[in-house]
Amino acid sequence: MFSLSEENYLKAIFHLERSFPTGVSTNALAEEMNTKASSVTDMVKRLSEKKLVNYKKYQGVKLSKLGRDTAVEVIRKHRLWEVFLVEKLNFAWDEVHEVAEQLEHIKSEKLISELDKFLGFPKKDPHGDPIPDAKGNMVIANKILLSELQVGESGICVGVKDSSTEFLQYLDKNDIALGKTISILEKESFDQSMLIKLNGKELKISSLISSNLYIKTS
Amino acid sequence: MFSLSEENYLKAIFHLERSFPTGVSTNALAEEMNTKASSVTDMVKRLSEKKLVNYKKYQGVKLSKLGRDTAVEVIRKHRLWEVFLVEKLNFAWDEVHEVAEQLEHIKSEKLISELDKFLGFPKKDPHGDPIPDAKGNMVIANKILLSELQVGESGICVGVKDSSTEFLQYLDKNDIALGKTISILEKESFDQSMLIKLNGKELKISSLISSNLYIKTS
DNA sequence: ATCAATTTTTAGACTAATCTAAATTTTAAT
DNA sequence: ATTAAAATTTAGATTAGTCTAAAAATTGAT
Ligand SMILES: [Mn+2]
Ligand SMILES: [Mn+2]
Ligand SMILES: [Mn+2]
Ligand SMILES: [Mn+2]
Repeated sequence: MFSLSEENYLKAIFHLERSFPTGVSTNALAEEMNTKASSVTDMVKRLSEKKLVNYKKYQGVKLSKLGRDTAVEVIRKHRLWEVFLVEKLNFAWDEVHEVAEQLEHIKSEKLISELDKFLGFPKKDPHGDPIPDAKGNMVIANKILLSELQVGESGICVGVKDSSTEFLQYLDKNDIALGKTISILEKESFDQSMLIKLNGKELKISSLISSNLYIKTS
Repeated sequence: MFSLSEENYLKAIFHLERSFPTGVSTNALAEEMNTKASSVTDMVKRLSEKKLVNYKKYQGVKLSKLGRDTAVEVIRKHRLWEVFLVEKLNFAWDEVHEVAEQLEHIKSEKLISELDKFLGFPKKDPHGDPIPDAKGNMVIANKILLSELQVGESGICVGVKDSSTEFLQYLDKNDIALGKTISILEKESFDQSMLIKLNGKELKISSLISSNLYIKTS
């Protein structure tokens, strides 16, 4: 159907549309794709020819219905494979992304529907991100960043915003994991660092940490 | 490491080397790869530059140690994925090849070693072909073609030479499966067709069938 | 040994995806 | 409203992998 490169661009545009609701800029897309603006312009033209995006010169790019559906399907595959790697093949949550980047491009309807069934139709990937179902619907969880909580409040850790190896390994090292309860004991107004309670212990975390952890408040 | 195309060429050369021990011809490779002889010449030059094959103009091509090791690794991945698809994802043995052609190119050592473990270190793929281990060693089974059996002899079906959907579905339709015992009741010398006993019933098969079924004699 | 058929290689062209450098358009500050 | 900076697009080149058509080498039949 579509090439690996095309699928990766669609995914990137999909993710950037949250921050660029009026149209994803060429530079933002170049940054996300680790490529040059001129390459983006070329590709965006091709995507436009294929009716995957709406594009007008100098005005940024938006996904069409077809483009969005395709992006969501790729994201579905990515996240299902991540679950498979963690649940069945003993991968840690910081090891799955690179492999899933490859597996997400395998073309086979039966493969993905059977994988979904095999995994028990999971709703979340190992990083807490929602997995679209076969129709492309996904649950948007009501989660907020830990950094938005006030002193005295608490909630359950349900996802990560940054899913880089470095961040995930930091969380592992400090026994922060999805499903755990975190309470805010103190908040330093100068640098937004926090003292939290976790696993019965107190832990000091910087704002870089608290602004990349999703919490569900009860 | 190597591109998808390069890996596919290496695999094709590996398989053709049985029939062309003195060097795989350009035309044979073109036929196997469904491409043109001129494209093969181009690619073979590139493979040669990368030390994957030994090539001299007009003299055919042979795998180097590196080329052979790479080919075997791709074959290992292909066959492990086929087992996964059949054993875990409810694929029929005639449905796996196309998907395995894609999956065999995923790059991740951990993925394949964990998959191997997850599947219980299988020795054979769903078509009876041997699966190389992590070091590239594979068991060469002592199997012969059904067509080589004489009247009165019998053996167990252990593999297929042709693993096309068409042939595999013919076998399914006639309840011929790996592990079953087949005895030769009659052999027609004119067209080499056979009357065999299978599942307690008699069945007439053409030489096209008997020359594509591997048998292990006891 | 010659020569025609077959096989293989070369030459030149094409596409997808990328790059650098230059040109153009937009933006936002004065 | 000008104009400098920033963003974007265009022009031209490159690489992998493919193709067609033509040239060259090999093979095999007489
Ligand atoms: Mn991921
Ligand atoms: Mn990808
Ligand atoms: Mn196969
Ligand atoms: Mn392949």
